[in-house]
Amino acid sequence: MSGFGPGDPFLADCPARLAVELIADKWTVVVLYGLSKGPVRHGELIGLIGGISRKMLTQTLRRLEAHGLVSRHAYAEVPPRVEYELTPLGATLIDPIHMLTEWARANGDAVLAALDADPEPVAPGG
Amino acid sequence: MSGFGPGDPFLADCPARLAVELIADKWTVVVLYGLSKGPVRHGELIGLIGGISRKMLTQTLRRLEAHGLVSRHAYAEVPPRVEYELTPLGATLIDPIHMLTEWARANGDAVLAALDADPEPVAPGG
DNA sequence: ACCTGCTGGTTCCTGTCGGAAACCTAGCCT
DNA sequence: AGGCTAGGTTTCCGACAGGAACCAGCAGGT
Repeated sequence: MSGFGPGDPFLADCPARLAVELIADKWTVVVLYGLSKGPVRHGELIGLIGGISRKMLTQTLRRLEAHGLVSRHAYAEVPPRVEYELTPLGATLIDPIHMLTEWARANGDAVLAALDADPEPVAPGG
Repeated sequence: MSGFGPGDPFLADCPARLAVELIADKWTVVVLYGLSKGPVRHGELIGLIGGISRKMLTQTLRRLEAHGLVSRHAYAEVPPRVEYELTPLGATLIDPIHMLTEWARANGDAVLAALDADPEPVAPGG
């Protein structure tokens, strides 16, 4: 009940920890999920995801691209068209993300209820 | 291939999106994982998790507590002892998180390799 | 009696990041 | 010629994360 192995996501020098930090981002999970059903255009994602700015979407997509999870296809048309698609590596993340979203769907109300019952301020140093 | 239902984690007003944003935090997943094997003390988590500050740990735990995922037990001893434990609701998150960490363990090297092959700068608006 | 230390938590200060909106490119349509 | 479209970048600013110091409360050493 007390041992964590060397592959556990602790002690920042293990690869698992890096990958956890990869997806532990405000928008990454949602963007990845948005790409889970096939190639999507930049503007489509903007409309699909509520509240993300173009800057953050571009930044998130670039990071995912650099990490090999997303591929970018720019067509030399006018007006410009750019499609983003999951790579095979990125597609392997869909299952975990689906579990997450399924959990969210199943337990979102319980979380909301707990928040409602416990409306204490959160930030200590703010 | 193009339809997202009303329960999908988009359009910020759905509960799934809120829950996704709950765990889409730099430390939340790691802290939750650290609690997955039973009650843990504050100081233990500090040592276990590399790089987290006391402030962020406290803040993360408070937020998880407010959301009903973690319970806090303070013992009136000297020196003080405080243990954190997953609630039943919080325990339901362990499975998705384990899938995430398993993915990380399996694909961390591939991500690192992609980063190495694609060392372009990421931040567009610095 | 005084000082130190253990442990959890909080406050101050600062650097960085996220978000909104404006600007840019480049070709078609009016 | 000027506006529209669509992706992307830049600027500016507020909020937040992080580090380190400080606080509380009592036990134990000297």
